[in-house]
Amino acid sequence: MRSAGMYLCGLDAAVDVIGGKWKVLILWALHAGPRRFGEVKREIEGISEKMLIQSLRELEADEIVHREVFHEIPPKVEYSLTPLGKSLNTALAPLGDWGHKHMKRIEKNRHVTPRP
Amino acid sequence: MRSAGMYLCGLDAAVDVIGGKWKVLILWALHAGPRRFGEVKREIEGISEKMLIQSLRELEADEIVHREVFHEIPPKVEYSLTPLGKSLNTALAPLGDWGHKHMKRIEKNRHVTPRP
DNA sequence: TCAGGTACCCACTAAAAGGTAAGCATCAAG
DNA sequence: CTTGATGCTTACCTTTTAGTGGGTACCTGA
Repeated sequence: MRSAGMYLCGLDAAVDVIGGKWKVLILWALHAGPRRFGEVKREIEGISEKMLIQSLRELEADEIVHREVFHEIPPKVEYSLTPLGKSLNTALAPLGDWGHKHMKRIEKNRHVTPRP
Repeated sequence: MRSAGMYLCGLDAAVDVIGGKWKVLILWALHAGPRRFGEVKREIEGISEKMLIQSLRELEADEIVHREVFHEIPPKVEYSLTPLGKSLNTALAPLGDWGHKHMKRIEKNRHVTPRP
């Protein structure tokens, strides 16, 4: 996050919202509809509970994600995209396509080794 | 950068390429055509030479930016977008628009104070 | 001779981001 | 009466990223 100072352009602001290791994956997971905390966790391989809750809270503060608590036992909390979140996902679609198309090349350039 | 492991989706890969504090600003600066090192530096308020060269090198490794050296005195080096870089910029356009449209809201939610 | 511009490189440090592992309150099932 | 599931929270530590301040080699103009 840019600590103090206005954004230099819209892209700058957008990357500040979706930046970090997990946020786009969370957006992707919520794309198809509301999900519970545990569901999102299981969908995103490798994320820790700490990072998940932290990212969700930041996205909530940015009005991208809506959090709804159901007072039940066992506890149930649902996360979903707000209208702003949906518009963000739409704006991200071309970037997702680009990444998908060039993923192999990116991985090669980074010498990324495949998962064991 | 994702250290070891395949990307989980295209967005993931794309954010890995444009992530960090400065890269989208550099892409933006190169949008209108080739720029010299010093020109880019002057266009991006607040960037240090270290971060600029580091980001440029990474973008070059990702085949987003092309680096051309002119053997002159004083030295001259031009940076420009490769075709891949241009396609990335195109894919980023909707995100830039989104950010531009919601910049005020994002800043407010972050309590970002204006530059002095 | 001396500052200024060019495009960097290097070492060190500070700050941010991320990972690990534990604990909590509640109830149900075994 | 222990285990598991739920959705967190907290403390601590490591890794990654970014910033600072110096140096280089070359030529130009004052």
